[in-house]
Amino acid sequence: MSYRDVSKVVVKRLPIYLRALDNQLRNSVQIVSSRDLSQITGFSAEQIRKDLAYFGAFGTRGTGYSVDYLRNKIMQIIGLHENNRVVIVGMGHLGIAFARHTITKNPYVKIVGAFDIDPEVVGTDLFDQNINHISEMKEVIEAHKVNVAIITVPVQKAQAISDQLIQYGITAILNFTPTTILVEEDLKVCVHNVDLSMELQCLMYYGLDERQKVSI
Amino acid sequence: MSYRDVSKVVVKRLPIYLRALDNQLRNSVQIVSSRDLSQITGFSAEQIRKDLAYFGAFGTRGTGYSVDYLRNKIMQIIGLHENNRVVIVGMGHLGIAFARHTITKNPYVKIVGAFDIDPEVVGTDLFDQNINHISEMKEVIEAHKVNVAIITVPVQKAQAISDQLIQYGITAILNFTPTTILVEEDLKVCVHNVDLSMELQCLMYYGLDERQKVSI
DNA sequence: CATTGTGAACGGATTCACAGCC
DNA sequence: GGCTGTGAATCCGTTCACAATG
Repeated sequence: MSYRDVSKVVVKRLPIYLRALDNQLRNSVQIVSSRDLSQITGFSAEQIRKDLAYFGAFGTRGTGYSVDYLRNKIMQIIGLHENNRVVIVGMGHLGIAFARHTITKNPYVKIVGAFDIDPEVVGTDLFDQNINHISEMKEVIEAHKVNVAIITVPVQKAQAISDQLIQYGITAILNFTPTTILVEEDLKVCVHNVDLSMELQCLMYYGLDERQKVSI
Repeated sequence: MSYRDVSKVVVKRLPIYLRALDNQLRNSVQIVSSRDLSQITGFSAEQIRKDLAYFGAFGTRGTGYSVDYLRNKIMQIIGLHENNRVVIVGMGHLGIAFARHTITKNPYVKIVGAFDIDPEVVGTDLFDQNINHISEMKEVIEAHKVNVAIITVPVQKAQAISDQLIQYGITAILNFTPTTILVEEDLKVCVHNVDLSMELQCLMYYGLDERQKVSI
């Protein structure tokens, strides 16, 4: 079975396992059992074992998993062993927040380009690099062979920017604008939409107190 | 059957239906069929009908759904008909981005408190209100009977802030820090964790070019 | 006749239970 | 004894098929 056959729900849990392992490593824990990971993540131990087993047998029976080894394996599976290069388009608060977080907390992803259209913003410093005008996207993407882009632009611009990015060679887009980015099927581009206001709406449903939730 | 018994996957789709309906309304579309919604959202028509049916029979056989009526119903189900009040804790770039987006794009949620600990930030203006020091959280939450909080604080502070919030009466937390907020079972607090770097990691898996391209 | 609403069938994801191994 | 890895059993979400209805 190849990676492509593993279901999305499993893939979505991998970063959660990775974070748990990072935390254990930080606490100098060397071995974890699936039960330990279960307590940290909230997923059942069987599920964790089964998820990992899709990609190989990484544990030791009777003992557990080596934190360091398993962490490396998961990074490899996700693709964080690569020198991953991304660009980020739209340097409003969300773009800056995301960039800063990525630069300071995620050493396995390198932001090689940050773009905006606002003259007030273009040229300002983002850590050790400048924010460029979006007219320079093509050059940067091609020069660095970037295939992942994050877009945090105004919603009206999202589709046009995405079309450009795809034309320049981007094959994966993390879209934070509240719209669904449409992509031609045959281009085989992966789009992941994250709509922050939907996350809040979803929570609202559960946030209403018990009385308002009674039967219909 | 109570709303609480409806599964999470169904609830997560409601905001997506709502956004689709909003867009239709903006285009002056008055009636949609489940098939129309299917094409917009990508979910199957049967699934959409079944999802809606958990909450009632909102359509007309042979015709479809009134966009306006269905939209109102879904807002009611999610709880957006209320004068929802939320507080947001942590006024870094992410907090400001989220607050701005909520204030300008989401008229059904009102931010009644924005808090930070940094003296540089406290007292500055966030649209038409001030950012307050977190020592004032209790007062604001109790005065406005707030039950939903958004936290965008540094990860080390997340658990302590959450504990405080819960003590003050918060029953739903949208957590943007890269940690799992732990809550005592019997408190019946709903926590929704959104980790932005996980979203990127998840995309990386599919972004590697030898793998299949999908919509996550 | 078109479309909703829904029990039944199906299939994928989770849990169970235990064999295999340290 | 303890824990992993995994087939079998179960659960749950999706799809199917169609009766109900404007």
